[in-house]
Amino acid sequence: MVLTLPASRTGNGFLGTIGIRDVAKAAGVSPATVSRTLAGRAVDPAMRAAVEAAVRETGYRPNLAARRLRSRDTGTIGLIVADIRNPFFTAIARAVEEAAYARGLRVILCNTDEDPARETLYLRLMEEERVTGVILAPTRETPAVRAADLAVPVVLIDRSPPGGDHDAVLLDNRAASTMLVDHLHAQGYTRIAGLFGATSMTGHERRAGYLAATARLGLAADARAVPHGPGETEAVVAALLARADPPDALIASNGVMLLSVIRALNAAGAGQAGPAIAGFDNEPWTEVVCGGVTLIEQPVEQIGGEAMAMLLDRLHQPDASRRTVMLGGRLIVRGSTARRE
Amino acid sequence: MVLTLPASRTGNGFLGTIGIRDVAKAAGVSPATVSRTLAGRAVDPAMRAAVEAAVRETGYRPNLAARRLRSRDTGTIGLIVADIRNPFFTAIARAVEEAAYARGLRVILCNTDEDPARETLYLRLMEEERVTGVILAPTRETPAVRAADLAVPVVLIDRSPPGGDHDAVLLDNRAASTMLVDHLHAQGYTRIAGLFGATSMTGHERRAGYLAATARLGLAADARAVPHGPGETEAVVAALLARADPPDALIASNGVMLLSVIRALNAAGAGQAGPAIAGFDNEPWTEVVCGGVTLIEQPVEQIGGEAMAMLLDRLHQPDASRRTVMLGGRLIVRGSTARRE
DNA sequence: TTGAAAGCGCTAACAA
DNA sequence: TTGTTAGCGCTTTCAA
Repeated sequence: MVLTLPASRTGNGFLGTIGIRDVAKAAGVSPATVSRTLAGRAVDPAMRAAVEAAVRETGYRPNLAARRLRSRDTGTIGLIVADIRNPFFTAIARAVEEAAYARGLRVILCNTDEDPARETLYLRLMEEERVTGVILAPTRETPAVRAADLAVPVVLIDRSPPGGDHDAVLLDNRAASTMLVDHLHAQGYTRIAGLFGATSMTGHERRAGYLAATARLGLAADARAVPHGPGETEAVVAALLARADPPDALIASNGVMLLSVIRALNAAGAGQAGPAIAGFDNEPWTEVVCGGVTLIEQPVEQIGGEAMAMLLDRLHQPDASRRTVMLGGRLIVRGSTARRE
Repeated sequence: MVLTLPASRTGNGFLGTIGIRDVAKAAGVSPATVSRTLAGRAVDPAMRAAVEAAVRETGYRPNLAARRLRSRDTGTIGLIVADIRNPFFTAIARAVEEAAYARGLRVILCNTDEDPARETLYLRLMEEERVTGVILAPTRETPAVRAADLAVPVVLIDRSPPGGDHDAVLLDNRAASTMLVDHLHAQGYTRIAGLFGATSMTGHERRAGYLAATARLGLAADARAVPHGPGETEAVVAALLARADPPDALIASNGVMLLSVIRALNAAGAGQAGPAIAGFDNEPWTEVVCGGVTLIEQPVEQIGGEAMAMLLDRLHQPDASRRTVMLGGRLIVRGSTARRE
């Protein structure tokens, strides 16, 4: 096939951009047929072959903006996470992208860095992008925009404001805390203290599970609310160690806090004799410190997959009642909570 | 202002979508004036106020696809990383997004998971998105597409294929390795072994720096090429420890490998008496293991910022000769390489 | 099944 | 400065 590109063209952009009209001309068919071929719809085999050859020879790249504008379908979902440097959210991002990819959807990833203003900004942006739906891990603070007020369907993950009416996929935080307390108790620990995020719903629920479990077991509870910020966790740990009757076990309610707890214990010189440690989020490094840290692993793949499924359900049934899916965590027992003599 | 939305409209999408024409009508101006107002161009203050009020009352959201199609400017750059779960790339992503944000640009983040096929796919997608430019951390294997063949400007980061003609921002890998070897030698270590990625350019260069430094110091070199894959690093560490004259110091050539080395040493029961450890990438956990791991911190912010700046330079001067910027790493000394008695 | 024609929502060119 | 008009590149009618 001989390809002759016009030296100058009207009606299809400036020189150098190849459009669907050029492909059509090269293949000797109409633009509509090229479009149908690319969309995988029924086209005469001979024509299809000609179009495919022309696409190859021209190096044609469809303009997605034009396609989206006309077809009114972006084939894109938005994923807004609170902290991209937190490995939990990175893992979520990968899981969501995988699930989207399997359905032929693309993902726009946004990072709010726990800033409600950026959350509002990105939700707005998602509307302007006309995304099919949004999966949102809200910031710790109550978001400025109610998800239900948006023009696009939203599924919340990880955190869910109380009393809200939305689709959400959450860890069963109470049950997870309970597992940790029960495990520590079974290992012979009795003075179990807990550090929980002061501002997030997740922190509240993990704390509630801790309080319920310690009460049921007749243990003294010491639940500390830790504000977000550098050095806060370390200060709380120092205060706990300074107690007249210091704890023999510590629970940290997320991966970031867990690392801070360990840093604080190191700084305090608490070695083998220091308290047992348990936490959340199975990050790779947790295997190599303190003889391995006992923790709750979140089912990240499932959370991503389930959130995607819920989003698609919502698209098909906009008026179905909203629902919350709770997934269970997995207790991974390692050396940090070994029985002591 | 009284807002009357037409019960049905022609020429501006289906019922329920608010377009620029609706806003214009509500404000009593032309669509062009609305457009100019939103773009921040010169508009009569009274009209501007009317438009802003109309935007607020209608809940208008500009359609970005339409805007991009018409203006031929997506205001978007693509960032393609090799492994989103690697904290180095997460940090890069955040730095790039920050730099883009400061310039009013958006970022599309793509993750190839070290798969050259996905890299090709995403580069193609970036062309179809008509992004302004791409920042690419190539996969370990030689990529299927030469960056120079693409329709969009590309800046490489972290890794750069040999002999290629492209813009790139790289760590001075040879110098970084040299710093580690010199430091270990100064601390009294003499049998320094190194583990280097077998397939990436980065691994090769860090290895070259290691070999040059050990040769200069008159030390015996033992550089192992470690294939990518689970358990590979652990196997190499085991082999090193089984040497007749086992190394007294180990260098791991990236953050992921560093963690594997530590895991392997733990498994081998090498405690205080085990080899000194040094590595790359200042991840948060490195502070709390082995008394703190001595390592080279990469200037992540700078890499992101410099890559963005190069991209914009390239846009303004498409024909300027391509250049490579090398940034220096910072040696952070911690307990893992303390002098031993 | 194919082609001609219309138009997605917006901005840029032009004229006033 | 403002409004009118045209058209970005594509898909989707509609008629053949």
